[in-house]
Amino acid sequence: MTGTRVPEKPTLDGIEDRWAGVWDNQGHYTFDRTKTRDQVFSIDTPPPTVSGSLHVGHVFSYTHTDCMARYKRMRGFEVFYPMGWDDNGLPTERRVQNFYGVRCDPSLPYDPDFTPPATPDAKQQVPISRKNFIELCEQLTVEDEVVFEHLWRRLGLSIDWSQTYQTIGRNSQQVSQLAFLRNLKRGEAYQAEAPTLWDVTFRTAVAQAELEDRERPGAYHRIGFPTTADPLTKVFIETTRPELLAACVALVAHPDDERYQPLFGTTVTTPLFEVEVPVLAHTLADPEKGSGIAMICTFGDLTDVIWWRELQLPTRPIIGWDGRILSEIPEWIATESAISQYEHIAGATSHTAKERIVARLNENGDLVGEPREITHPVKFFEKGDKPLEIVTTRQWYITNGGRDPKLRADLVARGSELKWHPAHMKVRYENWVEGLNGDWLISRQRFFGVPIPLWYRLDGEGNPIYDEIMMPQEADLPIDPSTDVPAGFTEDQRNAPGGFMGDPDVMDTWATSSLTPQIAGGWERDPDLWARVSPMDVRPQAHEIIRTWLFSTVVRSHLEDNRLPFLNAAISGWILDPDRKKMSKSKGNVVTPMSLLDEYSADAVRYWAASGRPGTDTAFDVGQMKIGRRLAIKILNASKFVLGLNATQNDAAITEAVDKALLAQLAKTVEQATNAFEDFNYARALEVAESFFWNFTDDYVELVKVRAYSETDLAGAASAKAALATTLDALLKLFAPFLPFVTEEVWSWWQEGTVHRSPWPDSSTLAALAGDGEAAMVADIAEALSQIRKSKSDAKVSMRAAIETATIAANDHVVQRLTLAAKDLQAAGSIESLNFASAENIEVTVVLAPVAQ
RNA sequence: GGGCGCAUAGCUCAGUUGGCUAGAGCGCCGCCCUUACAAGGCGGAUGUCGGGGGUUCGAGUCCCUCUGCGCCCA
Repeated sequence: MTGTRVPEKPTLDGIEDRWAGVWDNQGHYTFDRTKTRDQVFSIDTPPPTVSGSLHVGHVFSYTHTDCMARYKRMRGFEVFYPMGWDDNGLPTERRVQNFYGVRCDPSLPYDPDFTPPATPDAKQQVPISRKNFIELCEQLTVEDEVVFEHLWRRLGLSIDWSQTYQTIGRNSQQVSQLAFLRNLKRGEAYQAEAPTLWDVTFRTAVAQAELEDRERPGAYHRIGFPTTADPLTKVFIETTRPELLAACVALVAHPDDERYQPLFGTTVTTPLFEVEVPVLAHTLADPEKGSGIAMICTFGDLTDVIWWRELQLPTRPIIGWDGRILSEIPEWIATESAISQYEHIAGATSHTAKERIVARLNENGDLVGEPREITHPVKFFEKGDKPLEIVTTRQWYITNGGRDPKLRADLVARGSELKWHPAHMKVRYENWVEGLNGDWLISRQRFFGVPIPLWYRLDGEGNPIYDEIMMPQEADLPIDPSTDVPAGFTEDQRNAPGGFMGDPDVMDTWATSSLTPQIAGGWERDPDLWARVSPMDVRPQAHEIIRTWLFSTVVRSHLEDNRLPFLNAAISGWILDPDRKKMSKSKGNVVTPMSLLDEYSADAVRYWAASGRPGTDTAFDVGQMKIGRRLAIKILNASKFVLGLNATQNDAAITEAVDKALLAQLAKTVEQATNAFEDFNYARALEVAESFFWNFTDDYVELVKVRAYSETDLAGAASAKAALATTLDALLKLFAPFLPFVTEEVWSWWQEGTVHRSPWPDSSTLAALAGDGEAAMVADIAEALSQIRKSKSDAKVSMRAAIETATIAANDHVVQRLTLAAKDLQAAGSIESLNFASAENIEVTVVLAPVAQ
């Protein structure tokens, strides 16, 4: 009557596909939406970018979250564990262009019957509407997402696969646009003119992440600025961009620079353009660079933007979106001669303008000496071949406290409400919020993103009146203003005088990603679901995007619901190369996650991941995976042995002191693991479980083997079996969050249902079973056993070799405890006669039995 | 330049509110085919806890300082 189904030769092979299939069929991880908020543990899963491939870093951090999810499920929570795909953004845009041979032209109308070219030609890309383009993006990303899902299932993530979303999907667009409209209605979203990094070839704003520095030749031009007080005295600056002279708004030097201190607070006049500008002090001015005093233009580079902002300087742009000098005479160019100088460069490219300005400066004697050639880093769009300009454009912003001390203080307070794991990560959030000096720019001049859902009235000449915004009805979302028409207008009024135009921009990807709780949780779309899962219990994420993803999510939730979007932030570390450098994408892709799963098993890879403590960078280490694999195999074999002893019932009386001691130790282990998990420290929980497990197999199982087999000491055998069964049951549960496959495999040999919905072990129940058992006895026995083994090892004999007499010396208390285990010790060590003596520390002396020849 | 973190055995890392002789695994060395496991088991050796100073009866742990490394921000 074994009642068990233990295989002859347990193996890890094939268990992943088998159990992943069973879990899916039986819906173990499907969210039960009858559960109320207090019964739910909800996870704001990070949506991975699907345009690349998953690397070991993903496996690492997603495993951490899954361990927590599995733990919470066993604690009786209904876990809401969705999965999103981040397919919104430029990487996807590029893939679609190349894959289908198309390009997006937002001015085109939607063609519902469009089919991409059969033989895509990257050089002859077919222009299509934004809506068509987005449809193709969705088609292509769906294919990537299938591959990702397969990997996640193989890794054993206990995701509810009926809860998925795409950041470019209809639901995400709807949420993103709705949230934006709510921001707008409450006055939290606004448009303003502001400096933006701009690629003149692509005519798009460029994000900081897409910048790269390239070393380019340039030349310092030494130019004299007459002081206002005495026009015969000149201040000499050196600049690589003399063509921006007409955009000069100030000169700047370091506050400690004694050469220029007398000039601070005075004014100078720009050569050629005769504009009076102040001389100011700022620490970013480098006394070593050029003449130590620089001209600030709006805008030559990013430092100009900082100076402009921090010194509150006027905006005098002269470069247009096409990279040419603006044709219209700027209002600050006032004198007749200045106007004629400007007309000389109006409409020219910056290259031509530079030549002309230099020539004029030379003629006027404002240029000193020959330009001094240098090489310096210049910012480029990674895909562009012309240096970036900084142009002033109309953009949309959302308030984030950068310009509002009250909001800023409120957002800092939100950060303090949030429970951070590890706690020190909160400081990064605080530093970021306290250091903000501008609102959140959310508009982007791109195609593949969520459109800004607005139209503008056009005046009689066809120019947009940006103050006359037309919003869609919330019920009509999502909309695309490039193809949809505002209420009261018809399509033929698009871009016509007196008609309307759609906002051509899309939102920053963070403007959508900041709403993942709302997207996944059914905000406004499914209020019943939203009430059951929000605010989310945990946001797992990496530390480098605290300032972006985490912060922006807090902003949106604060503005919309006046609360946190999630209660805990679980911050994961990074995967480093074995040489401690951050693992690069190229290197990460050399070792694909799937090949690791094939080689070491999913449980083994998960073991490695779960060994990395929260927030700590961890080395990529196949050694840990080998250990994980060994642990999984050991669990199979140890379980087989325990079940082979017919130790499947745990209802017998546990009477032996050794057995009670084991359970006391187990109770302690469960308590520690539980506390660690409650603190989101899955790594600690794994460590204590593992440590107990090895002691269990190495010492306890060896110790009670003989007694458990005994057919004479029935009470002793029953006690051992009950302790073994109780311990195996608890161990499988302790390991289940980490090693879901092997624990489920073993569970299936002797239990019904799934281990992953079984209740987490309870330390007080185990402590009650342990009764007066002393946990410390386990260590005493381990020490005694170890010394007995050592004596055999030293004598180079088998562990089965008989010992004639053994004497264990120890202090009285330990001797008392070990006496209770004397019979088991004798059996385990093949000791004929066991004596005890008194000593400070445990010390075993043995006399080996003569070896029979 | 500002902030945060890290530094413990050859390697990867634990070490909770300060408290017994600082631990684990890998690797290394030795032993053992043992009726769960030889893709295994058992045992052994291995430390200036980055340097210096301080607080304390007592410091890997707390404070100061220096050095090196990483990340974020400017």
